[in-house]
Amino acid sequence: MAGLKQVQRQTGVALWRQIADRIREAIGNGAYDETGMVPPETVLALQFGVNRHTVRSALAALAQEGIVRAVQGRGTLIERKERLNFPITRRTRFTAGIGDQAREMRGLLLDEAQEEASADVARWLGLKQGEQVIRLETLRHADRRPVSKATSWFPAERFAGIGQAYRKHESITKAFAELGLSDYVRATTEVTAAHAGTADLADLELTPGAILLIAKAMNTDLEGVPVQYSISRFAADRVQFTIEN
Amino acid sequence: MAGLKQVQRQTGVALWRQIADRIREAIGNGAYDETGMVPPETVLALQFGVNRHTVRSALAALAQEGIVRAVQGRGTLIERKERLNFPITRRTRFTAGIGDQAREMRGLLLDEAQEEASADVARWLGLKQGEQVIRLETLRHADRRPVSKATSWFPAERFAGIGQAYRKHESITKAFAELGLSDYVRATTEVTAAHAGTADLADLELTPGAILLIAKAMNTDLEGVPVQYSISRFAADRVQFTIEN
DNA sequence: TCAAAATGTCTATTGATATAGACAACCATA
DNA sequence: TATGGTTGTCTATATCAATAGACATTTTGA
Repeated sequence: MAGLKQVQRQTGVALWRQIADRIREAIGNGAYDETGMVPPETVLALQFGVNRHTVRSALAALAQEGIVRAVQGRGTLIERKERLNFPITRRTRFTAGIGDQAREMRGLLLDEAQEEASADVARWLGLKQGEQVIRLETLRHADRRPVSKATSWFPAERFAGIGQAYRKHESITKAFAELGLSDYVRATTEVTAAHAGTADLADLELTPGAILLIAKAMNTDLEGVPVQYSISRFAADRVQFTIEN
Repeated sequence: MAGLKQVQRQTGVALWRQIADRIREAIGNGAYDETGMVPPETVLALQFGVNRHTVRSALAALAQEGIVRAVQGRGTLIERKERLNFPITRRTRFTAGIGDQAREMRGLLLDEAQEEASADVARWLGLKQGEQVIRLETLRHADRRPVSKATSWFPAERFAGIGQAYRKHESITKAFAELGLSDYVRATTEVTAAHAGTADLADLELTPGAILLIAKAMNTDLEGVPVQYSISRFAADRVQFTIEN
């Protein structure tokens, strides 16, 4: 785990961004926990094999994100350091799963629409293509930090009014309960990773080049009938998934 | 899903690289399956809101990766298009899991060492810190394309010689069998995502800025005794994980 | 055979990225 | 209070990234 010269030139990714990403990761891994500070700029410059100014650009970007704060004469202090654990099980629920790791959970409804099911959505929900579905765009916060953005589809007939219910309870589980579905289970989850698009970048307060963990999930009621299909995008440097078998 | 102007300026990531990443992703999602070709450079330039030369830089990078091939007068043909599905279940096995999606599977042993268990490794394997463990560095290919690189630890006493066994069978499952462990199960898996470091970049034949899906996994024997702890790094644009509950 | 459509090549210009060096300003502590 | 270690600011220079325009070359199909 030597971390020397882990940056490459002429790749289309600026050195300062590569270095910013590595430092952010190192902070998340607790590499600088003893001091609570990032190593001095001159040391980092030596480690990465770049000029001190390049390191300063990287640190400036991290300061912009609110992750570090530079204090003249002292050093660069670590302001924030977190990685939420998100368990994926048969009983996966966003609010309950994260809830005990954060003081305050919020769920914001960004958009709501009724539309015809695309081929993909229809397949996951066990509907015919073109049948009516309700789509919700939701943004979930933990302690005022955006954690994930999700697009969810529900069979329109069975879950009419789920948008209002979500806006009221800020939770899918509670919205389901209000509509008479007291329990449901996670059937399948597909996990991929990708770079964030502009819309997600803005809502999740990320910087370009940031990574998303993407979970495509399908929930069913206790009879195995699909009730929700969702595509959730998580800020990869803020969460990890745990799968217990 | 309009893909307009999904690139940003002055972010430390060159436009041509952002565009290359998006086109690679679109190819992986089957967006251009009808024609088997990428749209013309002028069309892409218009879509992304950049100059044609910038698009050409992006396509040149993809050609370098062997994903597309430009033919003067005709267009830019898609050469390769793949995303392996990797199921994560109680019976997760790399070779068997990927095996039916590729013709040829290889497992290369890059490095082998006996060492003292770190705090992290000891915790996962249920050992005391400092107890002897065997570490294997493996690189796995599907149809001659590198798919993942893994670091695995095993209790040294119980699995002496697992390196040799792996080199012979190119499979952890078969190596276990040779050492008298006929069956094992996946206990837990943790999934994260991060940018690739230089060593992984080289071995996985990735370009800098590329994303890794990282799975930290613990396997036990049928009595629940830990037999393996591994950290696998997958090229995110070549695989997806599926969790069936 | 010709024209349209596509990629290939060249020149020129502008702004972002990275290096280099020097020095100022500030903090902690001996 | 003096000193060493740290961040902040400035100037200068070279290379990479992106735009712009013009034209050549190749393929396809009318």
